[in-house]
Amino acid sequence: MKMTTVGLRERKKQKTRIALIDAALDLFLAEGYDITTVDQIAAAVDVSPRTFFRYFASKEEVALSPCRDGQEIFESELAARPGDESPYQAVMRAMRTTLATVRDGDPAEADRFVKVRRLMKETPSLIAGQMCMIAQSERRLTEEVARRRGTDVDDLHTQFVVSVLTTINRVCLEHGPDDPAPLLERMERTIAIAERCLRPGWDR
Amino acid sequence: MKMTTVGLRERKKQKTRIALIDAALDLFLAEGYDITTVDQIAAAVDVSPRTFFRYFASKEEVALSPCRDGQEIFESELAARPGDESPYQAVMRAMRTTLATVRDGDPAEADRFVKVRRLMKETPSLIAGQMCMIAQSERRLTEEVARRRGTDVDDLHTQFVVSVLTTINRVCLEHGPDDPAPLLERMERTIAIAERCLRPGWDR
DNA sequence: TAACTTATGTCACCCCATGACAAATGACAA
DNA sequence: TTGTCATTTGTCATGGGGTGACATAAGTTA
Repeated sequence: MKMTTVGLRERKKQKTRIALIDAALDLFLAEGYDITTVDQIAAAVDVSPRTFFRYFASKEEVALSPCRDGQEIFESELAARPGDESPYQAVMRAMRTTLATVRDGDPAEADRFVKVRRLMKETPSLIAGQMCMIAQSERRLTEEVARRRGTDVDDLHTQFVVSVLTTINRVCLEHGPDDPAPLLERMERTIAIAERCLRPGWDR
Repeated sequence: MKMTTVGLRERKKQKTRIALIDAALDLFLAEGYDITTVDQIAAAVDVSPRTFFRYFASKEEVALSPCRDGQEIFESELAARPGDESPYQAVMRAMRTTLATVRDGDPAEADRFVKVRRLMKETPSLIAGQMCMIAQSERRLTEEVARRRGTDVDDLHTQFVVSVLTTINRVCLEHGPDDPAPLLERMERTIAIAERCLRPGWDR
């Protein structure tokens, strides 16, 4: 008869993980991403540098980890959208609920989200990693869209649709405000523009 | 009364630069990008490792340098487009002439172009850098498009247009063939799809 | 040829990242 | 509680990427 299932061990791991992320984010924002060393981050959490790399594969990963979380939320939201929605509808609605989730969920989590956005704006060296994440997510999105459109992932039109969808999200996120609420507003405005530019049924 | 202007010094520099690029590309393709070390590249050209970093800021930069060249061609082609063309027209035509330039220009240069494309397809660690380049170019493209549309660079519609234009190019280049000629064909097919999806005047 | 400028090599150094091994710590059953 | 086991952690050693400093070699110019 297992209760919470999570033992002390697992809880400790989660705690150091969060501690590493928070320490890293604060150091990055205070001192600058490039200058801050992994040793400093580890020291701030009172952990050996080697341990840091057992939690995160790279310095970049710890910085972008809240991003990754948001992306996972988005992807599960997208998978939960009914199958009769068009790719465009499904993606936009999933995006809306994702931002709303961040806005209304754990404040600490939302705080990290905002911090990462602030950090990325002032750190060109992180753009590469961010773009890489987007590219990966785009590959997964392609499968989802191909399913909804009933084509192969190699279909040129499907690839175009995916790229445009990613683009809409990117226009929002890239230069938008940091806080979830105004970000959601920008999202609506971007969607309005997209719908003025695209022919009805373009994504079918 | 200056003649060729380029002295022995400058010629030598160009030669080692090219030699480094070619040696790097061949090593990367033969052994793999991640495994190949800068020391190996430098040794292949009979140059000190320190000198390598005087030519290229990073191992990534030497790999992507032909890409960068192509992008510069594109940007000068774009700047040369008449001002009365819409952003979409200007970008697509600049893209066409760029690919044609690569196809019809120096075979050695085209060869490097093809090699880089082959390399990128099998090297995930290079995607980040490539995406970063695209992001940078997108920022410059934004200024050009803002000029043509007569808006500020912060204009949301302008940002949307830029993203869609970048997207069209990316759909082409990302999963397309390596050789310039078939790539040009894929470009035309992508353009056709884009025009079926977008409302006339969407980029104005 | 001499003086100057610039590229190169050598050296030292820091940071990121990883494998190996031993020590510490939580999990679990007797 | 105690002993055993599994997992996490720290320490150590190693290698590659990347940079500053300085002396030397090589091209440039008078």
